[in-house]
Amino acid sequence: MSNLTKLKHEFTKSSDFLVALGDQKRQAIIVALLDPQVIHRGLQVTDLVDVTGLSRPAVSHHLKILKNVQLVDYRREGTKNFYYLTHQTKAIDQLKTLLDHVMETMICNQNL
Amino acid sequence: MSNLTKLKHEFTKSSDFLVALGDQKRQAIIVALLDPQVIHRGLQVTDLVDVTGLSRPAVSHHLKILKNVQLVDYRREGTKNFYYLTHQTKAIDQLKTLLDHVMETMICNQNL
DNA sequence: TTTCTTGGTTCAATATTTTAAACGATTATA
DNA sequence: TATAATCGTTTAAAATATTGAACCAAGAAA
Repeated sequence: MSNLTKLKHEFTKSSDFLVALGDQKRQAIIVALLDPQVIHRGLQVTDLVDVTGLSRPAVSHHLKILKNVQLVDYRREGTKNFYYLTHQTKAIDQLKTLLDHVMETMICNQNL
Repeated sequence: MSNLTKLKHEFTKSSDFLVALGDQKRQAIIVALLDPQVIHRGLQVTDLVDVTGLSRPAVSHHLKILKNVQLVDYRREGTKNFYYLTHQTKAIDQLKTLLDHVMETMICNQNL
């Protein structure tokens, strides 16, 4: 398989993740969850509603997208769902690899 | 300025770039331009129309988005516009920095 | 049990993005 | 000078994403 074909696959694999990260509302959710004060116990949906100023269904929707790319997960406590960032950095690593490959290809062929 | 505030700014700065990279049609354009055969002279809009199967206005639209995030630029030759990937890796570096900071924050606070 | 809190889902409305048709401008070619 | 090729833009349509209202379910509290 050619390098270019591999790159194409890497792009496709990172596509959902890129889209998930690009949205500013979701970025706000991620940043809220990155807070050292909350990074372990996570935040409830209602907390995120307060932080982001979005409606609950909107927050719920964005959380689902973030969960699909395995950036967040949640833990149930009674009626409350605590959302937290997964420590799984696979998607991030994948994206970093892609960026490295793109740069490599760009720079490798720069002076041919 | 707190780390979290910095992260928020980095997210915002990379937002357009993330969105630009997330779209599969634009990914196809980028991959086509990454081909060692064309990475120097670039490709005309009509070539990209053939490669992607999109209409010319659609290609033109996506090229504008890619140009806005300074991932591509073009060179005029007569009536032809040759689009090529800029060798400017600023946006990529910025995104990599952001990803590193996110991972750092995630992992640093992991065992508190 | 009844009531309240929490939060997911559905569905319709809204907003945004993407697309193509039509047009115009520029340059090359006949 | 015509004619053809290349490409950007505008505008309206189509597709997609986002949102909120309304509803339902599960668990906690009274």
